[in-house]
Amino acid sequence: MPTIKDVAKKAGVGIATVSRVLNDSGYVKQETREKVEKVIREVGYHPNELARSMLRQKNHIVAFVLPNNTHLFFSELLYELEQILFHDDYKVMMCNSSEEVERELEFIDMLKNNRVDSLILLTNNDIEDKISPDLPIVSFDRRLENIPFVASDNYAGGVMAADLLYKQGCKRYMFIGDDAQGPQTNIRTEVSKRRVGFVERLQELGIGDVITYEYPLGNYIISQKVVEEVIRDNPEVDGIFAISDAVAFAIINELERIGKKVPKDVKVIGFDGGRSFLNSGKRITSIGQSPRLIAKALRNAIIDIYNGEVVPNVIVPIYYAEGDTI
Amino acid sequence: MPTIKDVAKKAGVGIATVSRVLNDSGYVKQETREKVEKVIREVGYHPNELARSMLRQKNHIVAFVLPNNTHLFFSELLYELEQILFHDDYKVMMCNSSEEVERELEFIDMLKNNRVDSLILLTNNDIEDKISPDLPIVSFDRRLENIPFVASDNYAGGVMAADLLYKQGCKRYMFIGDDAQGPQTNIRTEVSKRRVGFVERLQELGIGDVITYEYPLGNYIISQKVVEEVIRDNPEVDGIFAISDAVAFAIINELERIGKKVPKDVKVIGFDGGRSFLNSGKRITSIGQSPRLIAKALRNAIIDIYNGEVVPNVIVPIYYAEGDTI
DNA sequence: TTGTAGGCGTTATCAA
DNA sequence: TTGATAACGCCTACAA
Repeated sequence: MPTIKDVAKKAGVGIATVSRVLNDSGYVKQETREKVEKVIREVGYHPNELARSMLRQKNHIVAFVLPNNTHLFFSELLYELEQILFHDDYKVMMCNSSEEVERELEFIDMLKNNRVDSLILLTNNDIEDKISPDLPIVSFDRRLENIPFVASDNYAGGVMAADLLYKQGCKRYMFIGDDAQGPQTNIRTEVSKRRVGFVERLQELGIGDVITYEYPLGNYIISQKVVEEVIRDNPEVDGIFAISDAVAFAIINELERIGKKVPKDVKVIGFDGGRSFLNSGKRITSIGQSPRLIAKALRNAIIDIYNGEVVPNVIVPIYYAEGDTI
Repeated sequence: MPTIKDVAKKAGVGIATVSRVLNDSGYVKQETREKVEKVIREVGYHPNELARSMLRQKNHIVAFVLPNNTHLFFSELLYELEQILFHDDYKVMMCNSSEEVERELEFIDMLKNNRVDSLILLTNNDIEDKISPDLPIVSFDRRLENIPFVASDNYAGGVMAADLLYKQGCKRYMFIGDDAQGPQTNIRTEVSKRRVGFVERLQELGIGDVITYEYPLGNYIISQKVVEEVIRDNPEVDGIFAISDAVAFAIINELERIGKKVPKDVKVIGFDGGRSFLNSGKRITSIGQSPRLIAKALRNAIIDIYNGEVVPNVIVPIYYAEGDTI
């Protein structure tokens, strides 16, 4: 690989001149510039970003630490994040933690040893005391002491779900979701506010006995067995709010398998926005959260951190995603 | 951030000694070692990987260029790849090309300017002349001149699908899939061998008139409209091989919507392995390809390239994924 | 308008 | 067993 020195020598100029041409900085005589550019093309020179990173002590890489990129919504968020950061010349390093604390800490170490410039953290573990506020970290869907964070308005989502089902005249309500708690913690996550908003709103509406079914977190997939059980054990329920579209999808399938009609007999609302091929059959009525808006907010936080500015927390609005299941 | 110099000064030794402690290289007196380690802990020193990368001219990052990480199978492959490369201390940089040549070329440039060590390329575009064989690239699902590649045994998959449907006594066969061609090319991809294997095997079995329906590639999602059309226009078909589980899923939904029973009236086979929540209802019978085995093969290729060894092409076996749709 | 030299934080070589 | 010192490739004063 040719270096800037090779180019300088071959063009008969100093390396500073080549550098100036490369970066369009300082004065360079037009004639000199052309000569240098010609040599650059001839020898196939590419500036070595490793050296540049060394000098700047930045490599323009953002690590995105998440439990599992195959989860439908995370997958979309990852996509949007990569697209948006691309325009800022940031690259995304994907880091699956599998919800393990040790993995998360390993990735946080990458900050300390400069393997990445900053980090977007999506965790349900109790690692608050492992991260200091001076680290360039943005948290998604989780409040961490002194760390800026971005989240959807999960509480409002729960409220909206309650209102929608109530308006349809449901009598018996149920919430189904994982408890969104990592294995090593009992902290309250932002996501749990979906349930809280749902329950509190129904309470306001005079409905106090909402069934909440919370199964343990694990890869964000609900097992068929759990679904069958919860549906069987609660035959009187006619209004269900599921923590994600994937769960809603499983619920709807099970309901129809045992002969209940959706939405006639039971109405179901999911969460995430009812996108994707899940909807090639019946479209799931859903509380939508926008991966693009969230990605934008995260991107802004990253840029703010980079520029040493104060980074505000952001709550991203949710929206009503129309479907066929209420 | 403290540097190796700070540690050396504070410990009253030379930087070379600190380096030796850090890397466990050369002789260091036990006493000295402990002194240095103590200082390292005290000042919270972390070796700067930017400097190390600069020196080694390697950063242990692999770029994975793919059309869209939200595609179900790609998503799984990405996951496995990241997990497996983690153990080799490689990090994965995710790069969505959206099937655009310019994007792909930008990512290839990252190799040339040392932003990444090597690249896993998943493309359907005609970029053969843009990449030279000396670049550390591995291709997935696509043969490129002089570039090592990994792919599932798509042809065998097509054959297996044909055999399975034939054994079930189907009379009228159809293949449905995108044509797996990028917008800017008319090359034959590996994926298209699914169709070829299917058709050729049926021919061997004496069935010459297989209907093949190929819709244009685009985000790997088949539109509801296309599904309705193709099902409506081919009412006599009773054996369908779909290019992916997602497509099979859409097909099955549509069939049942118009009152046809699967598998009684029509038998459907998908491709990818019938994993994921797609199967929370009826499990799709499918030709499976293993993201883990593929990830392993890609990983081996990356390591071989790194060590300057000859990198063999690898065809990964497919398998029969039992389900309820044939 | 241009070139020389110093430094970014490591590791490796070589002498002590 | 240890410590100076020279790379790695680039950018940026500073001097010319």
